[in-house]
Amino acid sequence: MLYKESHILILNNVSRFIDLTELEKQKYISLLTEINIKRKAFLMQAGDITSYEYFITKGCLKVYTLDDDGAPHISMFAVEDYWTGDMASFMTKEPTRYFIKATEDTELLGISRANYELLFQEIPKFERFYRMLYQKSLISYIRRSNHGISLTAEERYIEFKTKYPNIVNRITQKDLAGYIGITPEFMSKIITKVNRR
Amino acid sequence: MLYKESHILILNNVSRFIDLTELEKQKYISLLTEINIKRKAFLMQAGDITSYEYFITKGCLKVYTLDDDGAPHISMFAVEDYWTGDMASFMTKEPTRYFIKATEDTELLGISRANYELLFQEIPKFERFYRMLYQKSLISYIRRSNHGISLTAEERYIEFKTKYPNIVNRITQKDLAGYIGITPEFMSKIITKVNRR
DNA sequence: GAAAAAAAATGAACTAGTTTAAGACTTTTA
DNA sequence: TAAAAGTCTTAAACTAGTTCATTTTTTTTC
Repeated sequence: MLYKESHILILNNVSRFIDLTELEKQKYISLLTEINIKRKAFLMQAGDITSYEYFITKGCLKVYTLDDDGAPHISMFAVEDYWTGDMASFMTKEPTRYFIKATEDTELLGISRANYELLFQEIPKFERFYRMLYQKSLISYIRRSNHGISLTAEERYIEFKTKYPNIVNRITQKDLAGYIGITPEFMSKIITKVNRR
Repeated sequence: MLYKESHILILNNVSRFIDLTELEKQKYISLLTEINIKRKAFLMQAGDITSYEYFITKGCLKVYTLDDDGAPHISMFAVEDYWTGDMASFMTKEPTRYFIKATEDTELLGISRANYELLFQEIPKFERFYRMLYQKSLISYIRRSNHGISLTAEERYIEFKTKYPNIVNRITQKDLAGYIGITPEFMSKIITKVNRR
């Protein structure tokens, strides 16, 4: 069977951890929903109860919260081949605190809560897939939350630039500041300083 | 069958997410190793390749790294009913960067890498257990790493105290400073200030 | 392609948190 | 139970990062 590009991308992602038969692949794809959103559109906003988890096949999103002063704190940028969403709201059906906004026209594959549960029944191997996916994410979150606290803003900037060279030039300096955890003004100073070297 | 207290604790922990038959319970317990360490002893040190993941049945541990200046950064305190270890080293067999040190005499149940793999073969339900355990941890790490960056040290202290009242009086102020991400001196100032209110 | 809106740069005054140093208090060890 | 080691407190000088205000540059929109 011939698959669309977006389906090939997600099947490759899944095949990092589990092997699927042709039939299972087709079943899996039948449980996914295609979603397209325009630049500046929201995939979710604080207060929403999200019913989907998403896989990005094209484009770029920023995931952020607003603090009490209304300042944005960006928790991740997500591009092609990334998973995103608000797992807390997805699992508990409580309203999310997150905004997820497209910074480019974006194409996604979504799995609904109902289909997510169905998936485990129909293809139990997916318990293993998600176990390994979450394990891997957890490792990088632990590393990040531990690392972040011990570095200066300049070091965090250099690290981000080195680790995600493909993302750094797709986002604004202001959003990067929101991710690094500093003001746009200070971000500007750091970039000027680092580039002068 | 009659179980030890420590086994009851871990079986209760597991039963949050999956139901085990009597036979499965016994099989599971047979895959665990009992470990006891004294206060100030290390469960692991940077450079070790860890072959176990741990569940704490009694006592208290601190998990930390040392930065380039030799200053400790504490990533978690773990007490009874908590899981701990270095999953990155456990999975990849690379040397850990973590120190895990007992702050009280501590009793643990460990699962070795070999038995962890065996567990999934023998009782596939455990894929689901770990999927849900990691999912839950991931939710709280994401929340923490997002939240931490937007609060002042004083706010982070108050939050910790409110969220973990049972841990706060089992650890030193210095270690708490290492967790909050500030110097012990500044921690002292904050505590004086907060208590004066 | 002009006007409007948003992002980036720059600088001066400010603040949260660090550093260093020294003394008081507590806990551990022999 | 005395000595040693570690923890906590206080204070003064310092620095990384913020805030506010203004100008320049880039991007978006119609």
